[in-house]
Amino acid sequence: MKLRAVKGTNDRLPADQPRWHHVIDAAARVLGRAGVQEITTPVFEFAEVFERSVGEAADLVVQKEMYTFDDRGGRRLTLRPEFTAGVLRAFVEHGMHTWPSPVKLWSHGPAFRAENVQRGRYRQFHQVNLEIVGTAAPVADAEAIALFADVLRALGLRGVRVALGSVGDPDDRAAYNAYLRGALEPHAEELSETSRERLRLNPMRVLDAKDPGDRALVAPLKRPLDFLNPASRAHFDAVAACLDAWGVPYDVDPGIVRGLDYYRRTAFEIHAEGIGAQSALGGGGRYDGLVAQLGGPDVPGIGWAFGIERVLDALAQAEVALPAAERPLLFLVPMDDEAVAEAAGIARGLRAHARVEHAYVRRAPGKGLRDADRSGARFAGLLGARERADGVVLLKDLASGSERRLPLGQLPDWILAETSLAPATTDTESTASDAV
RNA sequence: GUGGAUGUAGCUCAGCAGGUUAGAGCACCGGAUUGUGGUUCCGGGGGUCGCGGGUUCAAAUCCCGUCAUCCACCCCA
Repeated sequence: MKLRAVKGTNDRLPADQPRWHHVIDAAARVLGRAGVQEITTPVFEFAEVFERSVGEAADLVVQKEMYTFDDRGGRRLTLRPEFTAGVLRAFVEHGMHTWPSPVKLWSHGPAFRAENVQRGRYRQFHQVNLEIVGTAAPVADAEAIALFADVLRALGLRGVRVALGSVGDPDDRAAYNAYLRGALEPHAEELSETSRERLRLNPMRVLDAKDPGDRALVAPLKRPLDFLNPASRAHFDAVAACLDAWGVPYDVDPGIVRGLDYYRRTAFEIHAEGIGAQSALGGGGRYDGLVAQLGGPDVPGIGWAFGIERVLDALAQAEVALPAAERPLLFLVPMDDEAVAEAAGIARGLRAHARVEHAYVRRAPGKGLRDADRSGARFAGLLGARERADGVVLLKDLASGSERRLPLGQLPDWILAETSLAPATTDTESTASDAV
């Protein structure tokens, strides 16, 4: 059998790395300046961590999509299908409720779901995640949403839509679910099988139905936002007021619902167009009560996550320019056997200041210059018998073709001068013209 | 789990009313060029035509099955 990557998993090749780092770096910068600290939790946890977080209504649909297995010690483990449960487990385990409140944590890394693959949906995918734990203040909700928008803007992504809604408090949800049952059960025969099942397990999710008949039945009905108690309503209004005041654009979506039980009040999603059926870049919401559900103190929290693959897809679709790979400043070419180790040694000595590469075998100047050219280097440094006799390197500017013989001892200063003139990370076109 | 499309070189694809030795472009290696790159020219390596079976004198080509990939349904934390 030919070896291949497992279905739904992907290699991230060298050419993919700059744009990937572009996303992580933007998140680190934007979130870091807001005082959000990075946390890294394990890729797998005891299955119970996720099972406890998920709730009853969702366990049927959700657990079958989790990668759960027994290890050799008989422990039942699950590859994380999301970040929140693991981060909150760490919050509890390390007593973070005693830290200055609120505790703001972000993470990034892979997550796993045993779903069928399509565009924007993979079995191993990657997320950037934010949690703000320890405050129920609506300003925290607004800040979380604003930070989400800020990260996307820092990436250069425009034209995404923030949809803001509220699923209310538990009693609001209970009231709304009862209302939906009352309204829809008389028409149960007309509903799709899926929606009938949802009506039984988690009625609000009938709002997510795609079946035209279901949608027609649901269209005239009230939305979760219409069922908020005064406190929930005030919370929602306060969040919206903050976003208005800060100039963060959003659309109110009264019909946003959640598949998981732990969400309270604020729920939001961000969608992008042109990236296929899986248009949600990410979403989040408030989860007061979840920390307690995981065995910790009863502290409130709010969080979000976005899918890195989907954001990159959206960036590509929007034709946003992304950083190119770093190119070498200098490529050293040994032109006789004696120069091979010499070139490698010189390169080592210069790497404190710049990216310097070299050929690993003796190269004729023609081949060596071709190697240098293909490496993307701005300069080639030829080393042969004549150079050795004079203690110099023959430096060639690959863009202009001009050459000079530079004493080896002056290479470090030359490197410093060059690196101060042009940053090491620029795209190909601009560097080619700058390099003259 | 369901449906559609697609599987030919590392990549993008042509070839497919069955017919000799399976092609192109790009990429890679070498030469023209034993001290000067990019351009150009010449040459080369690289293929179980996804896999299995069937039809046929003959299958990359037709038929059946199977696997994989993509897109969509489903599901969505």
